[in-house]
Amino acid sequence: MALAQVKELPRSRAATKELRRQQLIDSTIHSIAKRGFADTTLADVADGAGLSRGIVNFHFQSKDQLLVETLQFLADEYRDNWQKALGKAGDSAIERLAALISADFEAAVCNRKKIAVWFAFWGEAKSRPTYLKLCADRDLEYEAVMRGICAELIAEGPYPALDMDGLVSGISALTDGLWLDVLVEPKAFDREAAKRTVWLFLSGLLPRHLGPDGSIKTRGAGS
Amino acid sequence: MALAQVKELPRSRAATKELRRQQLIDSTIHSIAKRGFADTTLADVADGAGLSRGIVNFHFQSKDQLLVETLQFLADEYRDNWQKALGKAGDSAIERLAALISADFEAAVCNRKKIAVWFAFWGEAKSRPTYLKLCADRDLEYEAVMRGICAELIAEGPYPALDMDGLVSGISALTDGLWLDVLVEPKAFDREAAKRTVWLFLSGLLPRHLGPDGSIKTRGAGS
Amino acid sequence: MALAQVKELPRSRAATKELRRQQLIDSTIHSIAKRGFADTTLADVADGAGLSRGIVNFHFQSKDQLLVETLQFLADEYRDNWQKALGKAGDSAIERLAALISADFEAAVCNRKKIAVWFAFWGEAKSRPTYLKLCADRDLEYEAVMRGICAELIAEGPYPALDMDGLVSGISALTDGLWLDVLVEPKAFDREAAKRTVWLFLSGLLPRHLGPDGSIKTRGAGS
Amino acid sequence: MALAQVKELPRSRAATKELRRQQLIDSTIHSIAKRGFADTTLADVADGAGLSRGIVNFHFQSKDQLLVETLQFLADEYRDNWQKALGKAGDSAIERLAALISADFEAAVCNRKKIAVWFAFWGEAKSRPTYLKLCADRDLEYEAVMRGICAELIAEGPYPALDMDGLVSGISALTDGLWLDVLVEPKAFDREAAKRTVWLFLSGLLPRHLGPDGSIKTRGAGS
DNA sequence: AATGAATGAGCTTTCATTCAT
DNA sequence: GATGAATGAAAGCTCATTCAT
Repeated sequence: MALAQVKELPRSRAATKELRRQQLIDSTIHSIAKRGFADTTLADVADGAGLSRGIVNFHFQSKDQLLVETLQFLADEYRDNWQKALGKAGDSAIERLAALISADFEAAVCNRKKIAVWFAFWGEAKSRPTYLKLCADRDLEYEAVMRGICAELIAEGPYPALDMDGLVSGISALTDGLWLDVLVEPKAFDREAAKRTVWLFLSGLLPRHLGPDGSIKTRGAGS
Repeated sequence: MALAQVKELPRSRAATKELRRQQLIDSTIHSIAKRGFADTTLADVADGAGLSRGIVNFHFQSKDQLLVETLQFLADEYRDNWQKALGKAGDSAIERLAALISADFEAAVCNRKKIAVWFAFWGEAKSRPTYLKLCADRDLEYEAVMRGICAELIAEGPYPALDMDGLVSGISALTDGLWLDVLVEPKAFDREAAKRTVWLFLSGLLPRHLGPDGSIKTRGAGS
Repeated sequence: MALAQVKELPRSRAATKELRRQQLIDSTIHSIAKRGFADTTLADVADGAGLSRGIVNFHFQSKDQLLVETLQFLADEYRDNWQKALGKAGDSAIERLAALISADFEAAVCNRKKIAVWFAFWGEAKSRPTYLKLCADRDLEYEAVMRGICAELIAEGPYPALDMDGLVSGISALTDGLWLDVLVEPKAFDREAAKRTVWLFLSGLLPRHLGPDGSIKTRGAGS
Repeated sequence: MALAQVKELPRSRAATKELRRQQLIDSTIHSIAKRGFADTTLADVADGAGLSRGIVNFHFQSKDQLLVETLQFLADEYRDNWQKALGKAGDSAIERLAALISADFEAAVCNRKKIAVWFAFWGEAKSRPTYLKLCADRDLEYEAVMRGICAELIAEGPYPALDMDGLVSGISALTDGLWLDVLVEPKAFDREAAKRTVWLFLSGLLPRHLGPDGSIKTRGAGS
């Protein structure tokens, strides 16, 4: 009831405009996940949002612009998710790593709908420079933070022989690759098993920080 | 002149037909890589093959059918590639693993054009059951072989604590995830570095078979 | 300050309304000249007037109505222009003729912007009876006056063989035809040369009133 | 019956293509005359030609292109008409002038439908450089020929005081201006009267060649 | 077997018009 | 009075598909 009331509350024009844009972006994500990128029409998006046909061009000028802003929204949401997880994490490098990896498999970003849309954009990326840029930026920011964490871990270990670049790109690859399973084998996919797989591979490389079961070793215990 | 004659040689109808179909599939892959899945039209495909407009419907009945057969071709080519590598590999499990992983990064299958097309199909997969089935089958066959190899490795190690499912899905995820880099960061991508990354992660889990530098340990040494 | 005050002065509702309507008609003329009739949208008109989108329908009910009133304004302005010229002219027929012809080439009505709009309406006239009526009325009124003047000139000459209808329609045709040059060859067009051309053609028909150089012969000289 | 048979005759593909293009241009002229430039849609054009909706984009790529080629056709037809008339005319300058002027009022080019289309294009000319160019070129070619004729007439007269530029631009203006009457006052317009009007104005300037009734004076008679 | 003109459904986009604020 | 978000009809255009040649 309170919710319904909010809906009826008079809002400022600016607020309404932003609301409409978000409605349309949500509807776009929904449609791409349901129908695919190639089969998503503006009519689908408008219908999905319960609005009229001309609405998208009114708020986004063109279909292209809507798609770009949808990808931007997705990238922002992804970044916000891991940044928030990082904010809540403990100070140690291994705890921050755990937070980052865990964030990638949270239901908010790691669900079949969202991942279907990510792959849709990756699929179009090569032929659309704008998408490519947005996707590359997403990765860059993530990997910069990951690189800092890995540098700390290597120093702490110490793991003098461990190649940091390989470590960083391998972690990213593992999560991205496991995301594909959400898409292709949705029934078999298990969020916890996926996280365990990442920990398994990391435990071999960071034995001073992780047990083979993914357990985090407290610092002093190593001596 | 001999060449020209070959061109003019009357071939069997079936052979010509198969030739045309392959021409069109090649042109489809080329176009998807260049223009993206959504922007690939039958006119593009026909033009790319230097053939007339109506040709695709003539040989494949519909655009959908062309796309399905293109994906099928890609999956066959991928399978043939790793199977051939397996055939040439030594008998030991670790050598067969090395062959499989190496195959995934061979230029024949791991190049920006082909990978762009794979992602294009993955992007559409969720909304098209036929694509999903083909993609899932590709993975199933690969992972069945991989599972056999990993079982051997675990027994050989022995690595009694090593989770085989995690190992198998992690290996697949690593290669798929590294493929994304070919698409998104083509300049930074380095085939050899990618392979080393996989070996790095495996060396932590299979210390009896692999050195941290990716070197394969000979069997006798273990005793 | 006085000016600013005038701007801020509360005017009567009717005055404001009339002001807005004129602003919109001016903007319409401006847009038709710039973009053409077919490409002039109400958004263009509103933007050009610095007003909001819905404003035209508010003041004119429909786009059609705005266009009709714009044409009406143009016709009124044209008529006012030659009538004012006539008012200032001497009493003799030849002086009134000179005033009329001169009026047609005054900068107020004979400039590329206004003429572009006239031709735009003439171009649509056949298919829109309302425009046709307004255009025909403009000509009728002008030609009625012209007919009176020509009758006097023929009597004065006297030029018993001169066909009055041909004379009148020829004069109109000459000015309209020369207007087309403003549109099509704006660089070559020369207001004074155009007027001389009209006089040149008239001098052949009205030798008792005009020298071949366009000079007006005083009355007494004829006797 | 013979006609029907012709229709059924197998023609070459190239011929069919040209036929279709002409059909569509004819239908475009018809529609602009009937509905006006602004209200002519591709659906109207296709329907008018009894063909399907997509046909115009197939043969002309875009609506713009169709309109440009329609104007081009009109300009070509106009030029062909006066050139053919010139070809049939006698050798003397006055006969060639008579042929040119007569051509401008022939039913083939001087009818309400065609003239409505000319004015439609003139109306859009200012805002579309391509139209402007085509219209200017039409005039240029015509006036170049007219200039040659007038030079001869002036020399023959001789009319040493006669301004050739004024004469040429005046003749063009007279015919263009009289065309407007076809549009605005179709009932009152009389092809013969219009021609007489041009002759009337010319007779005053070329007394050695023309009688006031438009009669051409034979050469010898001048002496 | 192959061509390419033709079709027509469906797309994105534009825009006159409406109306709550 | 005036605004501008929203509507929805209609436009131009694309393109898979058909089919006579």
